Amino acid sequence: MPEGHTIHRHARTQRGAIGGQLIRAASPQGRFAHGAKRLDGRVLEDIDAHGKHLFYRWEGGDTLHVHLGLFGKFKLHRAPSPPPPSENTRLTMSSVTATVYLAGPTICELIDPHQEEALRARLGPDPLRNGSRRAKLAAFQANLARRRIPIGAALLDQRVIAGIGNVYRAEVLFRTGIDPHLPAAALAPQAVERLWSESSRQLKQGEKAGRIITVDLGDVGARRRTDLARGERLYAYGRTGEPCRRCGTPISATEMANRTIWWCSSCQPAGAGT
DNA sequence: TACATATGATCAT
DNA sequence: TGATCCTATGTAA
Repeated sequence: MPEGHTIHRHARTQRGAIGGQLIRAASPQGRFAHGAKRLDGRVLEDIDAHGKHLFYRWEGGDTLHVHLGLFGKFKLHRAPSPPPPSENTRLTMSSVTATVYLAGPTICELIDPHQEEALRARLGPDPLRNGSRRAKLAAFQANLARRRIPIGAALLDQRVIAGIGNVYRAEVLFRTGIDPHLPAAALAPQAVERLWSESSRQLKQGEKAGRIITVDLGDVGARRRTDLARGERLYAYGRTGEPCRRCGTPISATEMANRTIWWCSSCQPAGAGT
């Protein structure tokens, strides 16, 4: 389930588990044997996340760049001695007290600071990164103003805003009442600000909770989050034809930027957001 | 056993 | 726009 909130959470927990320590690295599966050999026995100085990208900084200057893609997974094992790694583990990183397993990533590579900078330059502002809200909002706004694509497509473009995926794009548009089809450049400044604030709030909440829950409890008749049944956590994503939790209108679905997007045609009527 | 699908992204055309 | 890569899981055959 890798949208930005998951990646930042991995960065945080892994930093606590193996950050600052001497690491034994290996590639049981073999596809990263060369890189693992290069990192083995070195100190992992820090782990940093930007959008859906992870950067592991090693003593001596190398950076390990990881992107989970759709299928990549981490496992964290907190124990002095790691269990035997499974065949499809691309990379293991073990400190004295914990082991991080990585399987199925789209990207697992060593890069130098120059490459990292180039990569970073292509990413839009990330609501989960430190920095001035004003500056990030301004960047988001400028990025949107340049696009001719619908806002629903722009939110998936990591150069516009980093960290939003297919679940959050549907959910933040629902929560801000914006029509996904609206051209990105046509959004009113207040709509852009609402969108940024909402993205920021939802991503932070997701990072903390470790999962995506965007519904207000009142809309699903729950008192506590722990009361939520599966399938009650979201307003729009994956709910084709089901009644909107706010107004009862059947949720619509269409293709946008090669993925399905869902929205409520009453809560997000055509043109809403201008 | 095969196929469809999934919270991602890039590259070729 | 379509093909491709990454992997696991659920459903159909």
